[in-house]
This record gives sequence, structure tokens and C-alpha cells, in this order.
Amino acid sequence: MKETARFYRVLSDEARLKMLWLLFNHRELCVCDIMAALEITQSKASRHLAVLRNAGLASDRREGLWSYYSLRPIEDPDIEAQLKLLRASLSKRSDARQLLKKLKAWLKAKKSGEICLKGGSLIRAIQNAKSDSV
Amino acid sequence: MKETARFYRVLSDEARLKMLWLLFNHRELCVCDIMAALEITQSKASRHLAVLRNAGLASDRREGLWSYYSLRPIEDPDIEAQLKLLRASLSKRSDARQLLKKLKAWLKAKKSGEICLKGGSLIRAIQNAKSDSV
DNA sequence: TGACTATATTCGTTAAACCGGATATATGAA
DNA sequence: TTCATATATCCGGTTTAACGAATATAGTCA
Repeated sequence: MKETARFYRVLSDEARLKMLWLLFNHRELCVCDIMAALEITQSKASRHLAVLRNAGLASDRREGLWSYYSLRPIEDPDIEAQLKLLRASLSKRSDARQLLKKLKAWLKAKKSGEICLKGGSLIRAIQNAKSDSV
Repeated sequence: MKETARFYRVLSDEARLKMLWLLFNHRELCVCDIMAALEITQSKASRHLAVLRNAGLASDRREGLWSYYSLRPIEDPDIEAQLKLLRASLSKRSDARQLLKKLKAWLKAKKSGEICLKGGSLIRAIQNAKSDSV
């Protein structure tokens, strides 16, 4: 039953729940997308994504400088059912929907080049997006 | 979403999972029953039961010196579904079934008076039951 | 090559969780 | 009243988790 407790431990952090939620709704996201949506530091994003990966819930794919994370197909049907329930439960929360909106806005800005990635680091761009939302 | 994380945090401890599991299968248990089944100290049992109570998952009823704990009817259907799933998931685990057996043995011994409660504290009786199982 | 950058990891610190032993509380019995 | 007892809570100490800043790593591009 220790194993079961460990599974819930992974879900017991708000940042990780948010990441799962975003990945439920987007097939693949890079670290910077998650930083921007959650407004967290780079090390925090990377660390929590690693926890999800080590727990077998997420997998990453490297493409050049970028790491893309996605949900991993779950083998254990009980865990799969739990995650499904989690997703359904979060779907009803307005803060979860709000988070998705913020991500979409960021993705759009990134794609359209509204955010200038040349000559400025992504981190600075994320900082600016942050202050925009205030 | 902080609230959701807090819920999983409650489930992220093995002792608390075991307590929930026992309460899933017995309408009401006193603290000493849980101490005996889990082979834990009195303060640990009491503390974790308090966590379950504060989370709204359990309630207690005082009867003389004894505190009886039971599951509380869950208002939130999402949480209820999660707990149902947890129960079904644990039902498949042999260690969970083993734990139930240990509890039943303890309850039987307690009821039949095999364990002498007079002139000896319950805690001592639990200690003895512990060494019996080794 | 060398400058730049996205991500991973390390480092030192802070906060939270957990523990057993001791103590406090309240009930029951003599 | 006084003693015994089941449970709750307090007290230190230990472990675990989380954090931001700094550094390491590895890829890109001039």
C-alpha cells in the first residue's frame, strides 16, 4: 500500500496538478509553456515535471533545445481511472479553466511571434507575459 | 486547485490509507482496534485519525473512555467517486486483505475476552498481540 | 570556434510532515 | 476522593519536500 500512497503523494502538489491538467488538454507542451501558464520559475517547472516523469505519468521528448512533455499511456487501469476522475473533477473548476485560457493566450502569442524570442531570452518573455496579466 | 491537492495529501500517507481501508470494511472502529491492526503507537493512531477527521473524511463518537471512528457521508460526488475507486483498488491488494485479517483476529480476541483487559492496559494487550503475530 | 539559450541539476536554506515519549484530559471504578 | 485507563495533544528531534539562485549540460547559430 506504500506504492498507492506514493501515487497520491505525486498528486498532492498544486503545481503538479496544474501541469497534469494542462497536459490532459494539450497533447504536448514544452517547459517554457508550463512556466508561462503557471508563472513559476524554470527550476520549479523542470523539477516538478521530473517528478511526473519519474512517477511514470509523463514522458519527455527532446527536440533541439526544447523539451516537450506529454502524458504517458497508463498501464494500470486503476491509476488510469483515478486520473480520468481527476480530469473530470478539475474540468468543473473555474480556476482550472482560467489556467487553460492563460496557456492558450501564451501559445498564441508565442506562435504569432508577438513575443520576440530573438535577442531576448524566453525567460524575459515569460516575465513580460506575467506583468501583462496583472 | 489547492483544495484538490490538499485532498490528495491526506491520502498520501500509508497509515492513513490503511485506516481508510479498515473503515471501508468496518462501520465503526475504536482507536485501539486501529493501533492493533496497524501495529502503531497510540499517538500515531490518534494523530492520523485526527487528520482524517479534519479533512472531513471521518467522524468520531465518544462512548465512555473509547472513541469510535467511522467514515463520514461524503457530500462532494467527485470525492466520493475517488474514494470508491480507492477502495476498489485496494481490494485487489493482498497486503490490504492481510490487514483486514489481522483486524478481524484482534476483534475476535478482544470480544472473546481472550485478551485480558482487567489489571492490564490495552496497550500492553496490543503489544502482546503484536508479538503473537511474529 | 565562441556566444547564446532552453532545460536539467546542484546547492543551501526553509518549511512541512512525521515520529515516539511525555503529559493533559476526561471517564469509570473502587 | 483516589486510582486506573483510553484517547488527545504537546514537545523536541528527525526526515522529507519544496524553493530560488547558481551552475552544468547540450543544442543552435554566427
